[in-house]
Amino acid sequence: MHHWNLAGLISAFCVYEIEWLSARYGMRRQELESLRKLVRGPLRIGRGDTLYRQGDGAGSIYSVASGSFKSLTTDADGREAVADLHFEGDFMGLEALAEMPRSFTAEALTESRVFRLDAAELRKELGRIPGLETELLRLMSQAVWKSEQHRLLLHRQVASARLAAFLLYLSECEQRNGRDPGSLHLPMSRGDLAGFLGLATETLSRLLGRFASRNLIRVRGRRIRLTGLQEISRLAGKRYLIPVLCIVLAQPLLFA
Amino acid sequence: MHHWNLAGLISAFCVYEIEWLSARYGMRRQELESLRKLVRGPLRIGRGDTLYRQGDGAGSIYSVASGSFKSLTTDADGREAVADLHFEGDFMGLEALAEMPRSFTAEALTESRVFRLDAAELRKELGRIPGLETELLRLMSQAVWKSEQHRLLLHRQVASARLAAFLLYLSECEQRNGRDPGSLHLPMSRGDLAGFLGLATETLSRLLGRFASRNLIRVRGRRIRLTGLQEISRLAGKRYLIPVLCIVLAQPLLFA
DNA sequence: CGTCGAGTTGATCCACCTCAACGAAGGTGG
DNA sequence: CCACCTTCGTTGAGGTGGATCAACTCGACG
Repeated sequence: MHHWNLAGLISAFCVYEIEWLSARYGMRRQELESLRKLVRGPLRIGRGDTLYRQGDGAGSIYSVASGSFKSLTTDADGREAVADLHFEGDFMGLEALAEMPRSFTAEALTESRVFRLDAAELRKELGRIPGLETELLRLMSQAVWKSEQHRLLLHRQVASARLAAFLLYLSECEQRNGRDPGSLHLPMSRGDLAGFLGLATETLSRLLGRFASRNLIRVRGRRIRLTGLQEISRLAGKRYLIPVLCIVLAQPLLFA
Repeated sequence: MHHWNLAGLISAFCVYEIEWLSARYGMRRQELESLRKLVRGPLRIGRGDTLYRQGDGAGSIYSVASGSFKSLTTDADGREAVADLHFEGDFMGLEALAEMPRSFTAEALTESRVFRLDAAELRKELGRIPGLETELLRLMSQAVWKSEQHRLLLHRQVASARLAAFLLYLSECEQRNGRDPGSLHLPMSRGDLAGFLGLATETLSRLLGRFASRNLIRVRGRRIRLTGLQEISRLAGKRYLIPVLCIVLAQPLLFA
């Protein structure tokens, strides 16, 4: 069948004509039209703004057009736990498809733009657009897998391996987008990153310092230059999890 | 809309007539018939047997009719990590719906029976049976949420809280099935349970001992009697995660 | 200038892992 | 029947990774 990816297709609507996409992906123009009609946005979301909150009734799913988000839960004592990070091309809030309330709060880490798709409308199109259903199920399967891998990373790997894996993950994302894979920009605070990696901020900070003193990285604020990729890979372990995840899951955007 | 649950319905086919189910749930007889035709089994699975293995091509999803399973991944050094446990009414292998290879290996912890549903056939029925699609999406959303909650439990809670939460979870399951909520039978070895709780077996063993010496539980092999439910709840924390999960997710089986 | 949040660094402590030995239960073959 | 093995579970001793508490720096911003 035609194998396309939804996030890429959505962004492509902003750039390409239906005509061109139709020819390129062998989809009917009408299918593309009705899909495009579902897409709202891109909407601008300010840094620190929440897209939705845990427990909200859910009506839409979102695709990150640019920027970055975290999804988090708040536990009994009010501390927040970062469940996931979302970058360009990632979907958020898929539980809306199942008419479930939001499981997490989604907050923008940086100035961002998102596409919004109304869940009810999307469900109506499921049967009409071939491959759409599979694509959505694929996205949800990935979410499960990603979550599991995240858990395994957090609890089988020591702190340095977690950081190394994360750096490699970011590096691969840069490479995928045609930028310098050795030059990273962390879109989030130390606190958020530590939360995602399941560490205390102090531990993360120390770790960055130790990496720097071993000449694996050079740190200036949120800008990180990778200078010991070889060694970082070794630290992350042969099967460093997040990068694998990145390779397997992240199909390049249509126009990347 | 008609709100039914797939696992319950599948088991109900063994017990009730289409006629009765149709009247009870307001579904068309034809829909029920075609749904029933999808169901293979129950198939007997022996203790220790694997239903499928990580990386396998996936063609079916499974629903646990009786018994219990674990899903696990094997990491580079060959150690296995228990990703999830599955009891009566749980689905396994949902990634098959997305035509993805198996993310995990599923192994029976006890003598079990499962229903098998062919993914391709099921997908064909998606558009025809109202609510089926939503139900499957719901199951996948739950899987994501469950996995996140599991991760949070493992990271933010100390060992005793994890064990307490798990005991309460089992207790609620017993209650839900109309049995004595104070009398539990662990279907898995200490090693498997420790893996699921993210602990070393020794730690789990010590913890059980400590619980017993504080008269919270009484242990005889895999049989556990809860004698300090109050205190166990306190240990698990106000928002003990897994039980919440149980309450929210587990709709009683149709004929329970 | 003072204030505030983000980030770093230092000192301390403990929950849990690891290694190791041992006991109990069940299966197998002589 | 006993001797042997394996698997499962318990218990002890010791080491450590990273959390926690606390102080301090730095830049941004009013």
